[in-house]
Amino acid sequence: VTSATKEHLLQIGEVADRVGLSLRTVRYYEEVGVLTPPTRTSGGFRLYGDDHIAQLLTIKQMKPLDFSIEEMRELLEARAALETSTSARRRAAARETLERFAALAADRCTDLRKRLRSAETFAREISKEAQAPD
Amino acid sequence: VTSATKEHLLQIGEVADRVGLSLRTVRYYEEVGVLTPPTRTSGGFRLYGDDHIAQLLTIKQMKPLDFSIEEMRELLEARAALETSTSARRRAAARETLERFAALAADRCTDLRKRLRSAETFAREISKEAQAPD
DNA sequence: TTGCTCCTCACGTCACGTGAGGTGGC
DNA sequence: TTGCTCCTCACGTCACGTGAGGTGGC
Repeated sequence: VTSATKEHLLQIGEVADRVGLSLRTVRYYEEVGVLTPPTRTSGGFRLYGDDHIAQLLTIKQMKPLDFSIEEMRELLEARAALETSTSARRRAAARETLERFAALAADRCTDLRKRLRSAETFAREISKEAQAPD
Repeated sequence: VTSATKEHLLQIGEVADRVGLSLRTVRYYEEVGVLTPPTRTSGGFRLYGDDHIAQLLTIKQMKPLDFSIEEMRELLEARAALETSTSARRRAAARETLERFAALAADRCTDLRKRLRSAETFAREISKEAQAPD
């Protein structure tokens, strides 16, 4: 899928370290189809390239927004389509998907802000309660 | 455990409605011991009082902070001890627990702020990408 | 050959969701 | 008696964690 230019390939341990995920998590993302399968050594060791790292970083960015695996897959697919597809129709569709996700992300931000306010209130309440004389 | 003054008791459906949780979730909280078991009708229907509602509201407040069930149980226990126990030692211990949770809650707030910033960045990036001409 | 890294099952976990099949109570 | 609400299993789900037992590659 990628260019044949020799890029330095990484084993799963290096990759996991670099993006801050567990080995299991990296394998899981491949298993559910959100991370494109890496090449393998003849012995079966996974070898990842720069595009895999990029995918994983995107996934990691989406996690704090509570996006599901299915949603991550959709976004990564749209992004890949924008990078590689030459069909105008496909590119337009991909753009639309990205727009949809931008809106969704904005909604999640609103949710997070609400959560934060509620959390701050809770923290204050508990602190007061601990210090109340009674 | 509570006073014998006649309080208007509620069935689980009313309770779930009022606090915004599912029936299953309310039963689950009882099952894992974070919600004190309600009284029952002779036919087995659960009847909840005001203290149950208060507990559930506290639980609901803790959820956006990603507290585990175990942590919720601990905080509710400390809070109950502060309300009912007359032992000075127990009250002091309960206060300490609450202090600990106040600090924990503050940490979670910091995490949420970080998440929010990361989320905002992501939303901006996606929006830009969708509009980029290329 | 010794380590260290990797491999694939496969079962466990947390916080519930979702029926199935059956009863209570106004 | 009819509905509507409730009951208890019990299996499913999502995103992984956690061994078990076995091999690759410098």
